[in-house]
Amino acid sequence: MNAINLDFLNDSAEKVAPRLLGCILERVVDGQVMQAKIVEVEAYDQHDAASHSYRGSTPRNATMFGPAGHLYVYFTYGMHYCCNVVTGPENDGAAVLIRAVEPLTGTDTLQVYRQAAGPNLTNGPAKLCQALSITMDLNGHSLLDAPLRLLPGEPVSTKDITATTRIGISKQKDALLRFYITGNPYVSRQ
DNA sequence: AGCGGGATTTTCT
DNA sequence: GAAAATCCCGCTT
Repeated sequence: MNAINLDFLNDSAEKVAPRLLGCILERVVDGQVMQAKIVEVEAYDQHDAASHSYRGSTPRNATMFGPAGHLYVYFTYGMHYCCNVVTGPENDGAAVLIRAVEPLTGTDTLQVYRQAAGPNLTNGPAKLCQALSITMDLNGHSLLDAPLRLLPGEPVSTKDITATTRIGISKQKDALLRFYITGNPYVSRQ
């Protein structure tokens, strides 16, 4: 039993987001295994003016309207990729943005794709996609399958989770939909 | 430590 | 035409 049971993703993004903290992303490229713990996330859904899904399904955000447990990858600012875990009932247009991870194994492989050391390797949504070699060809990929899987991790106590406002948006600025593991050095901003 | 510009795609006005 | 779920570099305090 390696694969995680992804049933817990079939709930609203706001509820799923804190539950993803502590879970592990396993990425395999050219036989090299990389594992990283999720330490920071943000929730988005269709009723949120800051969400890509706010104005309905488009070719770009179609994955958000697909089944939970798939990966929504988007390209932004002309040079960066960011990845989300799709949540909620199908057609809900909800997802959780992975904002930061902590490398556990295969750090040398991460550094093949992103030349940086310490927290700077994976402490931002575009940084971790670069380090894990995540691009558009993984858009719509199921996290139950290789080469990118979601695995169970050490449970994170709710008292170690901080809920705060999201980063880099101009609408719905006050919503407390960003969650991180308090004190973790890989969090992009405490 | 903090501000500002550049890179350059998808989407909406 | 402009803004966007970002990051990096160079310049100024």
